[in-house]
Amino acid sequence: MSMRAPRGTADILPNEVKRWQYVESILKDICDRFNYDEIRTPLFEHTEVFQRGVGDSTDIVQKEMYTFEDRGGRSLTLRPEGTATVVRAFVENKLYGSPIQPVKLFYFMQLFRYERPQQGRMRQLNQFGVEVLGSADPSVDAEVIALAMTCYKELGLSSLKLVLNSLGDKESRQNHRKALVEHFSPYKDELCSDCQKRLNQNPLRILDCKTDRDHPAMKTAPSILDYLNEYSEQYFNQVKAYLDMMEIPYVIDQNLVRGLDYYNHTAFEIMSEAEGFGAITTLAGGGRYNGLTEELGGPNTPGIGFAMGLERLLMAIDAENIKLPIDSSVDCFFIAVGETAEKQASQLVHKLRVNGIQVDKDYQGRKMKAQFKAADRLKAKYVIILGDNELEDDIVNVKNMKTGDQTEVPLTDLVKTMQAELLGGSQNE
RNA sequence: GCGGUCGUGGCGAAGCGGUCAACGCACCGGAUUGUGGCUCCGGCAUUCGUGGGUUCGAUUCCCACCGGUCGCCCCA
Repeated sequence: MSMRAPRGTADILPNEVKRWQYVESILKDICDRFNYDEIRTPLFEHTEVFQRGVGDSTDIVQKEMYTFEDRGGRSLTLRPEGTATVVRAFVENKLYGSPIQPVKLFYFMQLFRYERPQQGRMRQLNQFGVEVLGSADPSVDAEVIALAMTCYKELGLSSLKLVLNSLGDKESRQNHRKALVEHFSPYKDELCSDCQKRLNQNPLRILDCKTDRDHPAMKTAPSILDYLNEYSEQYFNQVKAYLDMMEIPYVIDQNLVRGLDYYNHTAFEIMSEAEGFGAITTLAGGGRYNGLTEELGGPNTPGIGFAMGLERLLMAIDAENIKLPIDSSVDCFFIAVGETAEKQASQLVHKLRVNGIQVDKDYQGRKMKAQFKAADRLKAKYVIILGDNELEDDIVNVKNMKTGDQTEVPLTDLVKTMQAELLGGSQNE
């Protein structure tokens, strides 16, 4: 096959789409209760938005962006990440001037990253995320985390781990950075090549390295938590206190460093602990990014958010064997036999449809038996039969597929009868 | 970007140099000329991922590429 979807992309077929729609409806409903409003931003941005917003030293910017030049010579990039585009929109549209503060936003986005695909990692991926701009109150941090956890909980997931850390403010980070460089410099030659680079660029990320995880210097490395200044420490304590009050369990991981440059203070990750989930266990990640608005040309506005991968969310639902309540049945299947009946069927089917009843029919002039099979396949609740016998008496036979009961219904009463049947049927179930 | 593994009909899966290919499921038709989920019979691969090569001959051997999958890096 030569015409294939590009590597790392996937078609989501109707059956699967039903699951997505269900999940999306739950997430939207939660956002509604938390009073977050949806924002939609362009699929691509000026490349600079991500270079400045996400950070030049990050893997995303260095090797994962789909960047292209348009016919006007502009460098554009398919968004690899949500926060930078949302913050750009926040600044550009001066939402910092909105009378309602903070600004609480959610989004569903398709993102693009040039990576080697594997399960739970696609080149085109879907994320649901949330951003709150305009408040530096620790209760907001806790609320955002609570929102994320609520999403998983209401979808029935339970094998989850919330990992929490604080990266501190600028001053704390600088002090910690200095300590890290001093600590690791003597061992530079023993560290992996990535970490040798990180030592200069972003020593914090050495802590997150899997290659050097067992190096003795790791254990004794200075923890950011020991370098938090008073404000940062208090802030972190308050976030934890709010989570405790909401009874949201978490574990502290001093080595949790998020991959993007813009994070400070609260950083968190939600992982799946379900058996057989695969190597990639991160379901969602987020944190605070005070200062990012300035980086993108706006006034200094505090912000915090998270994003969760929807592909991974669906995977986790499967891994925990959760059956989503998806109704794939059709209410009625109309069976017509004979030319006259088939012609009249189209008319009756349309009449039922415009009166709010879900109906499907055969389109291939098949025999009654085959039409019944089709009705079964569609899990039809009722079959409506119109043939020569019925035509003579101006009636139709309505068969309840579950009970097998069949009754004659005058054509003039069909809509009314079906409305009554279907209403009654749903009440019983 | 690196490494392992795999690529046969709509799906699952045999064949592993020599009649262009078992079997199962699904689907279509018939037995049963107006009633489904059972049974029986029949039908259903003119590119065996793509392109080269070896050979008298390749789905079967070799190479490259493409793709899936698992892992590494990193992340959602």
